[in-house]
Amino acid sequence: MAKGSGLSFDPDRIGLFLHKPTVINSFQQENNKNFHHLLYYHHHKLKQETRALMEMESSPPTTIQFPVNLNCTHHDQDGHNNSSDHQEMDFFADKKLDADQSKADANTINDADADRKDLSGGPSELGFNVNTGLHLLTANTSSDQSIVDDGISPHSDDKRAKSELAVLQAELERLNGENRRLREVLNQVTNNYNNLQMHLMTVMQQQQQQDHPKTDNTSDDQENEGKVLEGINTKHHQNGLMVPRQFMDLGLAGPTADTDVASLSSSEGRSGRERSRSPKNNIEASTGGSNGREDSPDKSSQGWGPNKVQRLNHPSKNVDQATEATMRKARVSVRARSEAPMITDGCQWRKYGQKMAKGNPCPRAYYRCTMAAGCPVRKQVQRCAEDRTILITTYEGNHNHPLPPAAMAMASTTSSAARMLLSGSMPSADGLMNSNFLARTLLPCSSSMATISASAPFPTVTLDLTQNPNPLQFQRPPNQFQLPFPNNASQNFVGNPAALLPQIFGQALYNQSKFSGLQMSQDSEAAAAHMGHQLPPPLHQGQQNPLADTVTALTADPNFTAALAAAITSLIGNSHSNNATNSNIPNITTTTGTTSNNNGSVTTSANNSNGNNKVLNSRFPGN
DNA sequence: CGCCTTTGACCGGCGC
DNA sequence: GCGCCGGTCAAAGGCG
Repeated sequence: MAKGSGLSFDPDRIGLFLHKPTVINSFQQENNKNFHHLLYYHHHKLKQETRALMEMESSPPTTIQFPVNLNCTHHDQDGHNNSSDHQEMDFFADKKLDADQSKADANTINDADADRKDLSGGPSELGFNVNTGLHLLTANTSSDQSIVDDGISPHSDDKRAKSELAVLQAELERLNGENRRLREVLNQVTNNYNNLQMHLMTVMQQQQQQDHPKTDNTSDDQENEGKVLEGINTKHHQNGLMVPRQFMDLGLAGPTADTDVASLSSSEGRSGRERSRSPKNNIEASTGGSNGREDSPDKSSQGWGPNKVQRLNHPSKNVDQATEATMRKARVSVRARSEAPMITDGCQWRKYGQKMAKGNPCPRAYYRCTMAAGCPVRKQVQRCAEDRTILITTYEGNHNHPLPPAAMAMASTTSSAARMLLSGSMPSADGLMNSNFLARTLLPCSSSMATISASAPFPTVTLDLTQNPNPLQFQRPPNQFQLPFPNNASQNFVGNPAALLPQIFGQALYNQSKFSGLQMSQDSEAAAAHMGHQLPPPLHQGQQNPLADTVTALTADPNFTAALAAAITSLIGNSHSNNATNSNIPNITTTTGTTSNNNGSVTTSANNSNGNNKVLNSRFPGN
């Protein structure tokens, strides 16, 4: 954590106040917001109820098996009672114990004696109690005891069991009917939820267009794409269900998606990345040694060399491999204004190279994650040629080791961004076009912040944190929107442009996921599951709206929001450093170290609020 | 001594 | 085929 100088933040605090799933924007009216929350609440409540009912329905029909098991018990009554049949009957455990105890007591007596005493009306209370189902039945509404004893009075107990069975079946039918009704309600609520979301996006876009008269092609594109959106929306209305968009390449679906998600998740599980790594790289990781030249033939599999593009385009590669390759070469570039030589993202980095890039007088530094041996994550740090106060940090890869909370935020940010990118930029020819389409259309509020580059050799998501995403949003009075932060720390964000970033990104990713097809839902679910957060269990086929569910869960994920917060923090830290006007942001300090980039040996707290301590950064290659 | 940065060399892809 | 370019390696040296 001490490694590196520059922007730093307190991820814990961020994680504390950014775990609400709310997706709100400044255009949203209070009523809409409340309705949104209401729908959200009922949506999940109905889901829970439906799920419970379905579990009752789909699970072993205990209410039906119940008398059957007891019949078995009856047949074994002569001392061969198999108690295992009762294990699922915890509901009647006490009674079962009573019956067993009675039987055990009865077994202590010779059965013939018991019957004889019973017939003779003798004082064998034990035998009488055991063999008399009436008493148990009157004492218990359940049928187990009656069936236990039906060996003595078979006719009455059979009838009783049948009546109980009929009652239970009727109850089951009633529950099924209720289940169906709940499903319908759930579908309706889900549709309303989705329609509201779509309508909200449309309104936002229209309002943005009103505020921004068309001046360039981008606006035209946005308008046209907005019409496309409306058309999509209409189609959804007609169908009554959310239909995944088909223009997106669905190549991510299937196990590959899981792989990617696993590698993308905040904890950066081993499976995803390591499966993409060659065995040699695995050996390298296990030995912890630095890879030498001998692994040059495999070098392309872990680096971000251009040869990976060729591999990707190789026709013999299946979708999984293509996805992995895409995943490897996907990059997330973060542009942030910083005087510091490197943004602090919580990871430990080791510089392994530096090159003078063409067209940029500032050298490009190459860093490798050193938090774990063999971690494939690398990043490039370079100052913008046009504005050298802008620091461009490009991440690639996914950590294959647990991350501290501080690193979790940025890793999740980049992973989420990469996921967002890959969900729409699979190897299909028009993937990047679609991504750009999405970047402008689906991110109407953040198109200036999140851009997807099609010209770059690798699919790259650029999070531009050097400018306000949409100044018009921030001109609105802060009381027009309610930030979802539950604690007082959120107050620090009120009126701060950066405060809307998580919502913007959340909204963007929400919409992105909506249009990226089913694989997004699977990915999100797996990702959230991998993050250790519980998602609602998947509903049965034919009645689910996985997109809305999983996206809601995704946006509700604390790690996800914390990841988004990392980007915000960079912006806040920068503004704090450069302008000294956001000093009300706690736990976000800008450090301008006097030492090397990332060993953290000496870090100076951000007392230089004007951020002009450029001398301290003299060691940065770009300076 | 271990970890880091520096830096020149090397490698592979790509365009001409 | 050649040169350019981006990316990487690894020896050398510095630092705590």
